[in-house]
Amino acid sequence: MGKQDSAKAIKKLDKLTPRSQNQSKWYQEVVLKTDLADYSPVRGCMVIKPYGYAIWELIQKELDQRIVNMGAKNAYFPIFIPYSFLEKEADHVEGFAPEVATVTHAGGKELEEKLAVRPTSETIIYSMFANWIESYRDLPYKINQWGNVVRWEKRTTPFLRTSEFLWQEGHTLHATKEEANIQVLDALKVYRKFLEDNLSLCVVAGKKTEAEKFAGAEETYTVESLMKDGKALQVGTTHLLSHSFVESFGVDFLDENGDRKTPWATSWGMSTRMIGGLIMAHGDDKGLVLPPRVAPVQIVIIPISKSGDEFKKERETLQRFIVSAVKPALAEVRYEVDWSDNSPGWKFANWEMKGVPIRLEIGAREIKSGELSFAIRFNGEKDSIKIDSLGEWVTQKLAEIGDDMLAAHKEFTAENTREVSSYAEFKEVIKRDRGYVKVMFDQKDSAPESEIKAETKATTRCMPFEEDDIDKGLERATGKCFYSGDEGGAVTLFARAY
RNA sequence: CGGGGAGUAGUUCAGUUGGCUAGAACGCCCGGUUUGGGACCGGGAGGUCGCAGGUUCAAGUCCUGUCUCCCCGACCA
Repeated sequence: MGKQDSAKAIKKLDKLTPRSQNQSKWYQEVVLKTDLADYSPVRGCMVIKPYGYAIWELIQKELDQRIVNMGAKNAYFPIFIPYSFLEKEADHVEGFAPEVATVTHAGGKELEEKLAVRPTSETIIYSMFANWIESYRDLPYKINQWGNVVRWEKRTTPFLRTSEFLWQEGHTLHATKEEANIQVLDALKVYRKFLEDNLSLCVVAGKKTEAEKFAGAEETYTVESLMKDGKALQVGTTHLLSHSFVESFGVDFLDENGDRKTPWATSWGMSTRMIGGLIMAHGDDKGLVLPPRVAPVQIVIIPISKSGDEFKKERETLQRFIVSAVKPALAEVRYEVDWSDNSPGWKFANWEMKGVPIRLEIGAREIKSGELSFAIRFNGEKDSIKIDSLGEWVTQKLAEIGDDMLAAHKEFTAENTREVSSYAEFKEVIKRDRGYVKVMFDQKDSAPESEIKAETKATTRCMPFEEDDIDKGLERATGKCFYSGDEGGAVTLFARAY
C-alpha cells in the first residue's frame, strides 16, 4: 500500500458509517458529526449544540403558535416538586417513582422534605390550579409550559430517550367531561398536523391500551410514527386525566347554580424526542435529511472559484454576483454561503450530511449562463434554475420538498403496515418485516400484552381511529382476538418501539 | 439495574513479558499551491493515558473502587 492509499483508507474511517450497514452506529455518528448534540459528563444527559438547538427553536416557534391558537397561555412552573405531591396520586407515583430524581440536600443541609425533580408537572400545576379556579367563569382554563423534565431511564439514546429532555406540556381544566374529551382530541389533531406540516412525519393517531396509558390518566391518546428501521416511535401524547389529580389536589368550582363541581382535566406533551424521530424517519446513508420548515439552513450556497492572487478578481466577481443577484432572491429563506477553504467535494458531502434541503453551486459557469446549478438533498435531483426566477422557485421548491418528504414517509408507513390474523403469522412478520402489524386484539386484560412483548418485543402502539380520522372515533370493527381467540378484539396496531 | 464490550491528542486507533522523553493517521493552526463530488506540499500546536486509591525501584500496562460511553435485556416522552 502506497502512502496515498493508506491515507485514503484512513480517511474513509472519517466518513459516516452508512445507515444500511449499522443503524445504531449511524445514528450516533449523525448526532455527533452533524453537531446536533454531544454527550455530557452526566449519564444519559446530552448537550444540545447550536445546530440541534436551532431545529428545536424552529419546532418551538411553530408549535407554540398552534398551541396558543388552541387557547392555551404559556406559563412556567418550578422544576422542584415536594415529593409528597407525587404521592397524592397513587397511580401516578407508582408509575413514576422508579425514574424520579430527588433532591435530598440543599444549602448544605438535609432537607426536611425531599424534592422531586419533575418527571412531569401535573402535581405541581394542579396544586396551583386549586387556588386559581373558583367559578365556572374561570373555565376552560388552559396552560402550556415549555420546560425540561427528568426521568431516570435505564437506557438512554440521544434525543430518543435522555435522562433530561425538553418539552412542552399543556394542562387544561373544563367544566364537563365532553369538553375535556374534545380538548384531548383537539390537541392530538394539532400534534398530527404539526408533525405532518413541519417535520414531514406520517403519524398514526390512536388510543393507548390500558396497559400503555399514562400513569394517572383515564385515557391516553398517541401519535406514533414509523422509523426507517421498522420500529415505531411515540412522538406525542394527550391524556384525558378526568378527575385524577384534580381531586387529589382539591381543584373545584362553583357552577351557575352555586353547586360545587369538580372540573375535568387534560394534559398533553411533545418533546425533543421529535428530533430523534426526524433523524430516524428521514435520514439516509449520507446523513440527515431535514424537512425545510425545521432546517436551520434551508439552502447552502457553494461558491466555486479558484484561489490564488491571479484569481482574486474572479472571486470578487463571484462574490458580487452572489450579493447582488442571489441574496435578494433569498430574503425569506435561511441560507448560508460556504466560503470556507475546503474543496467543493468536501462541502457537498458535509452539507449533505447536515441535511440541508437545497444546495446551490455558483461558479463562473453560472455567472455566464445565468442559471444556477442546484441539488436536492431529499431525492438527489440535480438541475439548474434561471437566476431571474430563483426567488419564486426557492419558495415553491422548499414547500414541495416538505410535501414530498411527507408523501414518501406516508408511503413507507403504508408499505410497512401489515394485517395478520394469527399469532404465528404475527411472530413471523414482526421478526422478518417489523413495521406496524394490524390485528384484532382484546386489551382489557394486560397479561397478553406482556406475554407478547416477552416473546416478540412488540408492544401495542395504539387502537387507531376509523379511517385514520380523529373526528370519526376509534375503529369500530370488532372480531376474534388474534391472541386469545375470544370475541371482543378491537383493531390494534402492534410494533417494536423505541 | 443485570449480562457483554470499551475508555490513550479534537477523531479513529497503535502502544510488546510493567522499563528511557507515550506514537500514527485524519482534524486543527501558520505559510504556499489548489477548488464543478470528500485536493496537496512544508512547518507547528496539541496528552498529568476517564477519575480515585493500591502493588512496585518503576504503572498507559497489574489490582480494587468509581464514572462515562456502546451493544443485549427489564423501566419509559
